Amino acid sequence: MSKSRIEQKEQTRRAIIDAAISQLSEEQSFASLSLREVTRQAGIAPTSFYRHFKDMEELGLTLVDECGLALRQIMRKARKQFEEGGSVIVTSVKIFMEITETSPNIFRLLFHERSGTMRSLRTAVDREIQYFIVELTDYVQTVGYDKVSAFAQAEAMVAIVFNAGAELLAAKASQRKEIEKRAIMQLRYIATGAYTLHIAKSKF
Amino acid sequence: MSKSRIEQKEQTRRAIIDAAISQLSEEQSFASLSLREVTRQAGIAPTSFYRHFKDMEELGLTLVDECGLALRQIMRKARKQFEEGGSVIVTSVKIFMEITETSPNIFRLLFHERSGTMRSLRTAVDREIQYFIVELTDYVQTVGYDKVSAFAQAEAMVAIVFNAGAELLAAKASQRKEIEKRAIMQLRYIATGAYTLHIAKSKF
DNA sequence: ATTTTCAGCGTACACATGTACGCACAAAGT
DNA sequence: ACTTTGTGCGTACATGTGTACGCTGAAAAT
Repeated sequence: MSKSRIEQKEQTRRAIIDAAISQLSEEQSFASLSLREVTRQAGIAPTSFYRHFKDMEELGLTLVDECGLALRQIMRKARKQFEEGGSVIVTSVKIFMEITETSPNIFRLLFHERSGTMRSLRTAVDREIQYFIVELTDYVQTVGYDKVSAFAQAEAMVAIVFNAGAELLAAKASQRKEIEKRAIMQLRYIATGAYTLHIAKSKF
Repeated sequence: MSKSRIEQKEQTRRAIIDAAISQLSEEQSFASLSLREVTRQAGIAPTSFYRHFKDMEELGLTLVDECGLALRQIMRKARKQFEEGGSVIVTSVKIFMEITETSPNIFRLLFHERSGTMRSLRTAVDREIQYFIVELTDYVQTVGYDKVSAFAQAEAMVAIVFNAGAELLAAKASQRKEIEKRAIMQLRYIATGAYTLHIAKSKF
């Protein structure tokens, strides 16, 4: 039952990653984590950190990747759900709510580092967000909108959802339902607004 | 031409504040500023800092207040402008663009610390943003919407505008016009969407 | 069986940070 | 003229940081 070397290495790598994620909180962004504290919690010596990552920045990128991956998997689930007849808006929002409740730190990382101090992290987070926007843009285009309009809608919707997510992180349980309803309302505004303007435009 | 004591004190207080603001940048949020660096740039000894602020947190709150004030003054200007017949949406967006170009650090502070690590700063920033939302909500209500709907519209619009502002901070000059146009488009979606749904609802 | 590889450790160093303490000295108050 | 007040300074310290360096011991390769 002994560990092979690569198994062992992967294990402490995970320990580092998990330690870092677990140290994220309302009052601690990734940028404010210290190598020493992370390794302390991971149960290794500070200098051992370098056996796995070049520096904290590389760890950060790994975390963003990981969170992005988790998020995308969840969105895939959402897509299945509304391909079976659910409302795009309602299911998307509900899924998002689920994340912020289940594993807030995944979302926190994205939200904090989007406006964080490390450029590489910002662009990495941005890439993850763009992924959603592009995907949503494609979907909207298939419904008959031109590219520019579709992108504007998609971007606006993602902004709304992220805004709601941020509110959720700070909100008490009693406010959750209200935030969710409002977000849905706001997305509907965008959808029907785009539709109305689209119709009006094609009259000429 | 000598300085009275209170004049002198106010002057170095300003030096501290200005130093802090000037040190904000893409890669330096307020939370990552150090007392020593601020005082260094302000031209005083580190320990003299305490003659003016209890700690960095108090400085931060002062900065947020100051930025909020500046922002509100600008918005007053915007209101005058559209009371004389301009479109609410277009003028608001244009004014906002103006800030992010003229003094990006004002906006940066709000944007960074909204998701920053110091609770007191977050709530202070939130209060400033709420100020806009409430004001916009009032306006929308006067046009005939109920409170809930008005608030949803206002919040969505502010989210859109802030999102655009954030994009602007990172964008090149060539992209500015495009971002501005898109933001206006998105706000129109919300406005006409809310209108359409409002009409539809009152048919019954 | 011998050698190579390499994750992890301990020590050590240079550096930056916040801040406690007491002094100086000019303005304000008496 | 004398005292009080308070801004600003210099020194000093404890603490936390990233990381360079060399060693150990076990797994992997030979």
